[in-house]
Amino acid sequence: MPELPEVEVTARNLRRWLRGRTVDAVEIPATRIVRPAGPRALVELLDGAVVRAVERRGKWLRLRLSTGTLYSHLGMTGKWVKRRRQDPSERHERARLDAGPSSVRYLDARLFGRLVAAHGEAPIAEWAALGPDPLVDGLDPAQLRPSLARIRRSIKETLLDQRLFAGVGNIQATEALWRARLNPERPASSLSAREVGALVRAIDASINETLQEEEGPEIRYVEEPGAPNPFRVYARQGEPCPRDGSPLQRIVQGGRATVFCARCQR
DNA sequence: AACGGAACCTGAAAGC
DNA sequence: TGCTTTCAGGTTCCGT
Repeated sequence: MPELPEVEVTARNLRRWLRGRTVDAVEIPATRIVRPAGPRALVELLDGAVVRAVERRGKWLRLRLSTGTLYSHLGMTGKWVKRRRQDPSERHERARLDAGPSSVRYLDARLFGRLVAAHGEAPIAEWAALGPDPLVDGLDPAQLRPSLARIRRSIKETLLDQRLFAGVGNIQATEALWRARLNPERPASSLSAREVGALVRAIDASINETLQEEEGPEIRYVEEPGAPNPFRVYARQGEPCPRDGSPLQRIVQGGRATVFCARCQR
């Protein structure tokens, strides 16, 4: 269940595994994640392609190939992993690219991810619609404040808007609000300039700390059985707030869980 | 335009 | 034990 940090780690891994290499074998079964529908366009794009660059914006990956462009979104359960060429396909394997010594596999149990074949220079609509990315562009509080001022919904729900905070998801939103000491139910429009500044710094800090924790060849998402929870408050309802010790609350906003400290988040 | 809610999927854990 | 419910870090679409 990847957000910006997990997708960034994936981009770094794909760069190491594939950049400068030629894809010499491709396996893509027909699933709903493939666009355009049917594996033909994707196989045609990838077979024999040289991987020139791997980029990330928000939760999207973009592989620039000698033949065109591959976009990848990991949805809730997608991950790219490296195997040996002789290793058998594994459970939920939805794509396989062999290049040099590497056999890179895309695994995705719930099929919420996307693999999109594109040609030409124009980015796909989903990529074009993304707002500023905290790592690629940096977030600008001065630019953000007037946008937030027009939004009546809660700041927590607003943080999930990819047109405003590309790459922020439910965990980073939860963590950033705790770091910034902001109550998740506050209307986005109610944040002062000072608070928007604190929020932006908190988003950057949380993303960077998560990146440090998760850097490595294979990420274990926190919802997987037995995976550690590296976060301060996410999924820690009932535990003491790391700052003031009062029990962390769990509420639901827009159908998504938020964990926060009712005492120190104002 | 903006918002809330359902839909799209699978699998693990918790509840009965 | 086994069946049912709940929940999960994603986006999109539809109705109001």
